[in-house]
Amino acid sequence: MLDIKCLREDFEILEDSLKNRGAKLNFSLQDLKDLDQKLKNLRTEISNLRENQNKLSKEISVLKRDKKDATELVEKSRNIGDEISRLAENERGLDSQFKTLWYQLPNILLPDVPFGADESQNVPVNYCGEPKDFGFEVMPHWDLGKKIGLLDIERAGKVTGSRFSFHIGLGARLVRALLNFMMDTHRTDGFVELWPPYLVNEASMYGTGQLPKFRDELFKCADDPYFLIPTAEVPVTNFFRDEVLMDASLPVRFCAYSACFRREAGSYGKDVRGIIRQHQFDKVEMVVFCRPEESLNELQFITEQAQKILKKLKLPYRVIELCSGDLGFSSAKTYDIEVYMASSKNYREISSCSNFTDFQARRANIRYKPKDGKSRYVHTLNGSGLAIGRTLAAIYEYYQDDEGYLNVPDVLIPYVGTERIGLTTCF
RNA sequence: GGAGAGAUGGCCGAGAGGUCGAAGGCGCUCCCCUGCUAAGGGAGUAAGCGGCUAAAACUGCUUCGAGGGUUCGAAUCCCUCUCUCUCCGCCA
Repeated sequence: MLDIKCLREDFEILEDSLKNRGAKLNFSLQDLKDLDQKLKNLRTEISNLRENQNKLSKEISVLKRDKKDATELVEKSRNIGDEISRLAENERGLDSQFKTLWYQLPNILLPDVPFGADESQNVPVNYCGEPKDFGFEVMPHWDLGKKIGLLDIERAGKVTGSRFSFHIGLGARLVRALLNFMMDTHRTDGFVELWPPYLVNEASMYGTGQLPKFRDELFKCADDPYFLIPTAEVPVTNFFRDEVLMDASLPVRFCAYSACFRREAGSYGKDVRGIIRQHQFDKVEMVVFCRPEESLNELQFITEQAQKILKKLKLPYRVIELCSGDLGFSSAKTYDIEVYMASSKNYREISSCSNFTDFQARRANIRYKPKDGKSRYVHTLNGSGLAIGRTLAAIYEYYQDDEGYLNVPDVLIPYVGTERIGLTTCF
């Protein structure tokens, strides 16, 4: 949610930001501004009437106490009450109208976000690691995984449905290794570990902006008012919902592993093979709460932190800055990190690090109290650190050798307990 | 799932239709007193939105878990919901 001041005082900035995003609205900003003014006038009117009524009430109470007749004043107050009810009903209608529109506005872009229409105009800002030359045909991860018995997508299809998977034996061990390796890395660098609930209520989904816009993407419980989380961002950001944080505690940096659940509605043709796009996947997420003046640096920090994982795993990757037209709804600025996939020789998103400025904080009502002065909204940021399934897929492809074995990245060997994986289980 | 209790300011806790935004305490801030030990005295201390200001001061409205209702008037009465706690049952 945006600051209402954007509409009242920084109208041009808001207009520009929407234009650069290529946001298509089914209403005009000017109408929204007029609506706001109308509401404001109405509220002033109501507040004046209430003032009169409150005064009358006091007079009535004095009269009653003195055992004097108050019927005339009571009658007057009743009339004002009726008038207020009428106006208040009107106000409720306009207010819900306004809110419906207001919640549809995406966050204001930070000024340095590159202009562009869509993802084709995203800007690569950093390439790291030269993809090696294999000298043989690299197997896609799903082929290798199946061949050496680490991955079973068919049976997951039987047990659940499409876009699910089993990891078996050392495959399962690798998942656990990645999870622990990532969490250990972040913890060592000062992030506080959080182990969150995977089901959250509707208020939390509104708090981080999944609702109302992305309802189609969420799994909902049939008999309980809960949703499966699409990312740990939701429970972790909502950890501080409706709270005022102490200045001294900022910045707060959390890391959390969670399973993530997404319906992936409308992506039927995409990534049907392998484990790149699943309804359930594992992810380690970083979430930061900071003072407004810190958020630019924090975005750099978590982007570096995510890259650190890939560097340690010695996987080639690139960092791209999302252009104005490709930026997510709540984000003011986003870096995506894309890992090199050796079989298809392209880069796939493995992390997305965003600065939400005060957009989520306003929605989720998360504030802090500066040393002196009134409480303000914090800035929130988050970034994957990293998507475990996609990291695993990248490893399957980048670490296979010409004998069809999978080599374990050095940093994972202590976690996996072996250096090289061939066919070890067979069901 | 069954039975009961509760939800009030940063925290504890009174309040039971009318000068209640809310006693008292703790905590915190400022001031005073005293050199002798974690003391004493005084003052202040919620948030949101609006008006007026250069900015304050000032001022209006709203807020006592959420929503609705009764009433001239609701923290107080009624209804619905949510959450918390205790006991029983079930259970990883």
